[in-house]
Amino acid sequence: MIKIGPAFSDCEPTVERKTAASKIFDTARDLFYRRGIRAVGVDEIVCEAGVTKPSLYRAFKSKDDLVAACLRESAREGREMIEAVIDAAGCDPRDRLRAVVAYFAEKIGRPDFRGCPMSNVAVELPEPGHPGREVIEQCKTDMRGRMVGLARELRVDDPEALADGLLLVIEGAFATYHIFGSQGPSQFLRRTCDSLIDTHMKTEAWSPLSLR
Amino acid sequence: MIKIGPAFSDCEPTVERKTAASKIFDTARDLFYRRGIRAVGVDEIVCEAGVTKPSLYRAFKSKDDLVAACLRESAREGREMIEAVIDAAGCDPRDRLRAVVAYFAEKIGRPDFRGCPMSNVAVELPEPGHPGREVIEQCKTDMRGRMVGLARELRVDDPEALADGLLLVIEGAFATYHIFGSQGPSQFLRRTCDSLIDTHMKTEAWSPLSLR
DNA sequence: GAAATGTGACGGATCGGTACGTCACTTGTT
DNA sequence: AACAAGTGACGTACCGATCCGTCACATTTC
Repeated sequence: MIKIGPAFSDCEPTVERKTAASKIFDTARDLFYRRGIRAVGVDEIVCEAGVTKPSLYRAFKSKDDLVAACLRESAREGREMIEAVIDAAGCDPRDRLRAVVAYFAEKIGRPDFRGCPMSNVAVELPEPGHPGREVIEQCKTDMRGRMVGLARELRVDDPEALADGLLLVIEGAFATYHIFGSQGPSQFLRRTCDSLIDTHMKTEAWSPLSLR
Repeated sequence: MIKIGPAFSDCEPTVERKTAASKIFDTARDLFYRRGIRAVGVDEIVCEAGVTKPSLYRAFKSKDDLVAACLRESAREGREMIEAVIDAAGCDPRDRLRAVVAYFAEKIGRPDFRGCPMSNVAVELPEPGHPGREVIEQCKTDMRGRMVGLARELRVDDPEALADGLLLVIEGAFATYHIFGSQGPSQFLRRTCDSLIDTHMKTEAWSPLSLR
């Protein structure tokens, strides 16, 4: 609508110069995340984006296709953030693992947090054929592999058990957020992960104490 | 339709004598759990139940009301099961905690498992006003309180941290099931909880190792 | 003038929800 | 005993609204 940008320049204005497709994409991503896939209709998306429906269907084959595109972007963004966090954590494997956990803990504390965009949709779309599901499964599988890799660096006895254990706690923090908010069980995310890591590091052989 | 029951008796047949309301209720509970709230319409429910829509609206004020009723029943059932499991586990606090975890692990392994009926809906219905949400919040709050109570019996240093930590792992097992199935990280549910319990039991004061 | 976008209308399907008629059975009255 | 009125459960048919998706055509933008 209103153009904001360099008034005395012939180059394109930097603001409000987004293509209809990208406006739709950004708006959809926000609405899908905040309210869920099924709760948001295409009419609401185009209305909120300030564009029209044909523009949506010129850029995306269908609503499901738009959903999949949004999930792909969330996955890419998440992967990128995680890698940056790991890189910034230095070389110590324990620090790297703890940095990942701390990153998720920080995310959960943000005011606009509404759970994991992947896990949420996985609950909402159980149908195996949905184009969004493979994006989710790929993303989570990658994440799991990454965690196992980090756990291996730690040279613990059972890296898979540690990685999956940490994943359980992290996903649990996402899930309990929906009911208790960030001050519920999620507040123990870091402490619980630390405890798990330390236990695995101290365990030479698998503790027979825990086996009946 | 076909009455099955005592052929030479004037008393009412014992089978196929369910009221329309209860057929709707049972069908709705199953469909809602398997496919999600928003994915299931009232038409499908009454069709599957072999009844008609007015029968639904004579028994329930609205679809949301039916949803809340289904959730209430799931909550009641869950509470009952947990109490039975705890009772059957004897008096040792550690055994009681582990029995609860084992119960959830067993549930996750069942072929008809599709996540926690409460947590699933919590993701799907973020709107605060929905009549189903307070059922969910109450159920989860009760569960949390119960876990804290069990942790207190253990006389560990920080029962809330242990209880919430276990809840994180349990909810994480529910959540990861949606993506990885029962052979994913969920398979480490029991071992991870055992590790957590043992750590808390061995810790006299809170381990300074885990604090930066 | 070519590409991107908007306009307005429309399609069939499905959504949650309801007005109204039907039927079996019980109750009250004579 | 007979019949009318009432009761409760149920179904038929329909409502307006919204869903996702499409169309031909006008307008803007570069």
